[in-house]
Amino acid sequence: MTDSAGASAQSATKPPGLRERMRATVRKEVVEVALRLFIEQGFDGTTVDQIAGEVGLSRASLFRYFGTKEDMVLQGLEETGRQIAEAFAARPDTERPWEALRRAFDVLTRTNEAAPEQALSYLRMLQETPSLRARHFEKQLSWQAMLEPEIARRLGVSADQPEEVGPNALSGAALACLDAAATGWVACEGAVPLAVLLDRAMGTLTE
Amino acid sequence: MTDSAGASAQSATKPPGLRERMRATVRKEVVEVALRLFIEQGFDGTTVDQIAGEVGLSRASLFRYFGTKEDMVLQGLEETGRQIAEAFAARPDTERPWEALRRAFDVLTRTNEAAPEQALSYLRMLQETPSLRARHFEKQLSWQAMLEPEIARRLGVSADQPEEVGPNALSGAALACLDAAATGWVACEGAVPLAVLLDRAMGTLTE
DNA sequence: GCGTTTCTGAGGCTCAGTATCAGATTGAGT
DNA sequence: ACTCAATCTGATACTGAGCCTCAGAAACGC
Repeated sequence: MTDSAGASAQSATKPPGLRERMRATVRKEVVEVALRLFIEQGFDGTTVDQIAGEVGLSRASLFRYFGTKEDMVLQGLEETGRQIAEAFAARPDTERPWEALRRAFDVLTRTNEAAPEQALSYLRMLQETPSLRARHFEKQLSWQAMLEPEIARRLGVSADQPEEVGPNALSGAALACLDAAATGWVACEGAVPLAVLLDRAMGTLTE
Repeated sequence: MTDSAGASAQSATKPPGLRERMRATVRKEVVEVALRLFIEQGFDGTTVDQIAGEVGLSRASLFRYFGTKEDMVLQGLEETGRQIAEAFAARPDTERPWEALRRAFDVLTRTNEAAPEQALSYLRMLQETPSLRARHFEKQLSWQAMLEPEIARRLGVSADQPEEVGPNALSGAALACLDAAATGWVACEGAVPLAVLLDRAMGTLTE
């Protein structure tokens, strides 16, 4: 910290907060440790104290970073949701919403096919652990909320209108297809590419 | 069984067990009490001890009837799922799967429109309580499992085949539409009939 | 009736999650 | 450089859900 004067230029360009970086670093390490332990010993077989001890943090502080145990491996999904929503909004207006959604999901297929074995063990843990699966659906609900405004725009209906169920239905159905594809992908151990399964799943709805 | 000879008809029709009826009665009362307390004080504001005390049961015994606190108001959904699956299987083969699913859901629209205010407060509680909402999705997953065999049959594909994502996608999408309709129904306080919202939701997918 | 099985209540236990409090660290103002 | 306010941390204690064990009481089969 004594070199803060000499590196003021550096610290000014990058870090709006010096403290913030420490937080980000800790967060990242917690996710790493938690992910490893969960896969090794199972989610329920791992206690929060164990994670805290391994990271070198008190349990109380750990809960200041992550509100729940599940969030330690699920919070990253919110960023993923944002990416999907962004990719969706970037699709041309000439595409039908369903097609645009399919293309937006390529954000996921690319990521998962990039590191298949890692993605498979992660998804397997998600599907095999009831509490994680439940929270996972919660996250997908937030994905729906992120997608709906753009869907409503493309459908030409106003959002925030209770009886306009179209955007909600469309986003929910698309995510259901995504889940179906992910389930199939895990079930066949990644033998069939995720993108193909997603094509089949979403294709079933349009026939 | 000693009277099986004389009253075999009676014992076979009504009481397979005398003890069983007590269990069913207790279960029913627990559901009643839990539902009332949850709506009055909120789900998180009600403790299991409180329910146990009001029913006149120990906490341990209560957990022998219901595995979790959520199950006390969610277990009934499994029976509902069976009814939907049954109604779905009863639809003529001439109907497309999507249409047949829509008709099967009328089991729900009828039930909910029969006692709207009760259904509304129940659904509102379900949507406003994170832990209940999460478990609710779990139940819907079991609905999917119940629907998939018949969907697979109608689609002419074999179930239990990992890469056959069609049935899973179709059932998931349909249930997503059901959720969208239910959400909208609660949001507009039941102003628009549930069946209408469901028509709109599922119609969005077929265009 | 009598043995067997099942159910019950009581008590203790683990673990997730929350609240409080005192001490340490950082960042801003001067 | 010094100080003050805000934030972060660890320690501790607490609530509540869920699990397990054990001894007694009920119901079932004979």
